[in-house]
Amino acid sequence: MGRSPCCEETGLKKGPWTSEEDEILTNYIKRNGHGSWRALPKLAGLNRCGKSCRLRWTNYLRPDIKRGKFSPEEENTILNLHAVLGNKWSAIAGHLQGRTDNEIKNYWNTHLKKRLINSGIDPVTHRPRTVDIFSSLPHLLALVNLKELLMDHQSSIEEQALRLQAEATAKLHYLQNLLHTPTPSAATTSSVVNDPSPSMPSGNNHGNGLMDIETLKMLSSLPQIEPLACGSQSVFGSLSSASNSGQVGEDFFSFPRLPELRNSSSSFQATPSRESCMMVEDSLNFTGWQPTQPPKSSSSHQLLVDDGVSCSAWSEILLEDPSFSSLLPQIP
DNA sequence: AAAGATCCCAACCGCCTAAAC
DNA sequence: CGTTTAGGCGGTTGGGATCTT
Repeated sequence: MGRSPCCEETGLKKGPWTSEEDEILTNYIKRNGHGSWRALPKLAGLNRCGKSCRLRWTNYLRPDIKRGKFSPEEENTILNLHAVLGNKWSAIAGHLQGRTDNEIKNYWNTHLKKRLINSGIDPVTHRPRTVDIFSSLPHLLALVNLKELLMDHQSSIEEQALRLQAEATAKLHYLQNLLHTPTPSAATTSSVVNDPSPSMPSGNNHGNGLMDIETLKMLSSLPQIEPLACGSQSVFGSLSSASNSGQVGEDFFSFPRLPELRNSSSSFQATPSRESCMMVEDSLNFTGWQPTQPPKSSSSHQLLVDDGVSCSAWSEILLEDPSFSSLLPQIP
């Protein structure tokens, strides 16, 4: 079976259209309509295949085509529709008067897709790019390890152990409370797409069940953390600057569990950025992160995720921020 | 100013689907 | 009911335009 190619006839012209060909095609369609595209070239006197004529007409010559830059409203429409429809360019084009599917597809591939990627958003899922989130974890954790190392010089090991044990216990309570506190809108991190899952199951904070397996795979593939690996560069700074290069991301995220921390004053030198909040938010939602054992000492006051990756950084960062702590339920 | 790199978009290619035969 | 065909769609590409070094 199989169908013969549209342009099987040899000798038919390919490539860019000349203005003369455009004129012939336009005049013919204006007089007669396009009718059968296959028959059109011969009737109009063009040495092209019908498919080529159809594409030229629908993508370029049609009189109702809007030319020029996409407006912000059009961009938003494309982004919103793409989040719902995916690469259904013709369906998206149906909502944009005068724009062709080809034009929208091109604009997506050359502008919008890149912008989303630069903002840390997966252009396919329209969610924060989980791979990036977890690949930055080692740096994040190394930063906290550095902080702890510096702090450890200020008191004895025993005092540290006792202090950290108390802190860790409190943090575990906080985080367990957090993990088991139902939040009405926590199932989505995107304000654009309605999450297909209507609500988070009680006691299960996997915001997207489909992502769990993949997330755990990624977690288990993370390299072991090397102390002081991140050097002098602020992880938060680099994340923020990366995100700030795109404007779209700002409108895309909501943090149902987290406050806006960017402008808050914090005792922590590197104030958690919106991006780090995003990381924690997603991590809490997607990893099924649970403490594996009660803390015993300074070296074990870490929450563990299956392969032993430390998650203490998240609790450190969040709990040192007053505006975050104020959100948490008071422990007895 | 020139060469190389990157961007952009019109056009092509191949697959799918529904209608016609 | 199976086969063929036209139209439509999404992915990809070629080459001109623009930018960078």
